[in-house]
Amino acid sequence: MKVIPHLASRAARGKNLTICYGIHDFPVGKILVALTAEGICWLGINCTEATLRDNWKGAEFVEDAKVTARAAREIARRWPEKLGQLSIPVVLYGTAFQLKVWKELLKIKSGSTVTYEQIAQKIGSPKAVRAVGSAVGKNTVSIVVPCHRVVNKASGKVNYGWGPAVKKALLKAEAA
DNA sequence: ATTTACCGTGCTT
DNA sequence: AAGCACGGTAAAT
Repeated sequence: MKVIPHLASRAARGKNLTICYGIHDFPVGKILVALTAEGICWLGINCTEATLRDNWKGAEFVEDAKVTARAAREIARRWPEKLGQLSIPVVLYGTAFQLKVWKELLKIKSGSTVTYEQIAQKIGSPKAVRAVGSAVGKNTVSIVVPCHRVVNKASGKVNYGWGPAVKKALLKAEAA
């Protein structure tokens, strides 16, 4: 899977971007898929257009489910085992810290989980566990960048931007 | 059982 | 430009 990183703050990332989006069915809910000219930049679960717009301030939006259907179908077909073989590039806009964290998430295999603490150690900021938590929560391409595979060390607590139930469903479906 | 410390980000003032 | 709230975990009170 090709990854195209861009250094950008949340406030600046929509500038001069045209985003094409559509909503499609997925096993754990409806997914809102958004594409730039480079590749997929956003995937939200049961996500509204308002949330998309809020996350890409300054961008121009075009709804076209015909265009996004190809991407959505490929993701559904490859998930979870073969997501790494996605033909569509993954476009990441974030700060240096967020990009480090998100790239680390890409290394987590389907069926396994890691803790926020382990990510913090892997990126060389062992004390930045909370910062990792917020960076994971700001992941823009859910499912493809598997932020749902990061769990609390003390099992039992489940936190997820699209709702704990969705996270549980994703992990259950991926479990070996 | 509550409080404290650690880090990065984004929102509000 | 400064302040505040989040988010995960361990350690001290």
